[in-house]
Amino acid sequence: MNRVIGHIDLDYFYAQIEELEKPSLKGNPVLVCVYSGRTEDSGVVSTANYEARRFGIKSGMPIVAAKRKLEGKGAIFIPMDHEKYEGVSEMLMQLVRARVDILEQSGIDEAFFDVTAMSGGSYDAAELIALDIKGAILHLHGLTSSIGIGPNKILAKIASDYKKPDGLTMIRADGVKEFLSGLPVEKLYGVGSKTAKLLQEKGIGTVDGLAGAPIELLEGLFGRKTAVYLHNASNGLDDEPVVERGETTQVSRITTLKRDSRDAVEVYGQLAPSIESLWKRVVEKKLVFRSLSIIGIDTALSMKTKSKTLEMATSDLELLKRSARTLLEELLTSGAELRRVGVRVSDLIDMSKQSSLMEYLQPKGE
DNA sequence: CCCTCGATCAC
DNA sequence: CCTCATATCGAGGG
Repeated sequence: MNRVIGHIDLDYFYAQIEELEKPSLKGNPVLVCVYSGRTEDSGVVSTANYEARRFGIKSGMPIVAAKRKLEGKGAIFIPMDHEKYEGVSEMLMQLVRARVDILEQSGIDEAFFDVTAMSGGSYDAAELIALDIKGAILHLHGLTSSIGIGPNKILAKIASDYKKPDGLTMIRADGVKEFLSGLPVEKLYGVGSKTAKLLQEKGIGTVDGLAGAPIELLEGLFGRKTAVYLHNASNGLDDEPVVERGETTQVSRITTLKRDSRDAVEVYGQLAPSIESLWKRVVEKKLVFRSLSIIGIDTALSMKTKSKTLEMATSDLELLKRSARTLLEELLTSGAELRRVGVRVSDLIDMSKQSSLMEYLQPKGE
């Protein structure tokens, strides 16, 4: 049977939650911000409501730049409260999960879903399911969302972005060609600014152009896998299944230094709380890790990493601290002056799911 | 096959 | 003036 796939996106999620909690905010520009703590207003805008977007506010914009644009407009700046949004997200995802065949959460505020079985392959039936989901989110929780429905994940994702906020866009099998024609390549999931620039240099700016490009050309630019992906995607083809997300495979924390530094003592001092926070998360989720990395972002904003894999998986805090310290020193020997520093653990094993000690000791011994 | 590292994407 | 976190790919060395 032909698949019927959806993508749901909660509208201006963080800012909408703040409006819900405090209705007096509505009608004003509302900006949820990540404050880096380096100076009073250093940091960026995470999410802005549509009143703010009307004045040209975008995600990722420096807070100071946003303030300049919004002077005298009654704008409200709110620091991000990730735990609060996480809680709301969990409730909403459960609501959606109960109304679809398979749900694949792909971010705090978005998810793919498969309704092939439930709709019997009918787009009309799928449209009713989408309306029900939107209605439930609105009437039970007071939030608007946008949904796209199409024959695969790529088209569903483009569709959900097509009309926002509070949109519902259907791309039926016979409408795929028309929908894709003329779209800029950046609209395709997986095509960001770097990829778009490389394509542009080859004279490819639209999905149609990409669809007609020789696959060898793409392979030379991006490698085999990405080339095949881009070729298929631009032709409206995508077989990626919707799958419920498994366990997380890495945990990281990153922070901005009070001032740029290349001094190991100073940098480690400011990294330590991130290490503690990451460790808490790892223990809370009953995980052990086998690899760890130090992440540095230098004053030119380019990223450097150092990592190592341990003999045995562990969740030992002292070992984590010692190893992080060593990796940090290695990273700093390059002489780079850092602006931000972070830590990451990966190769995670979920200890709560290990049925026996032997399974943990011999994870490859199937 | 394993490990490390950088690049890219997108949240 | 430039946050934070996760996942994936590919190259290169062993």
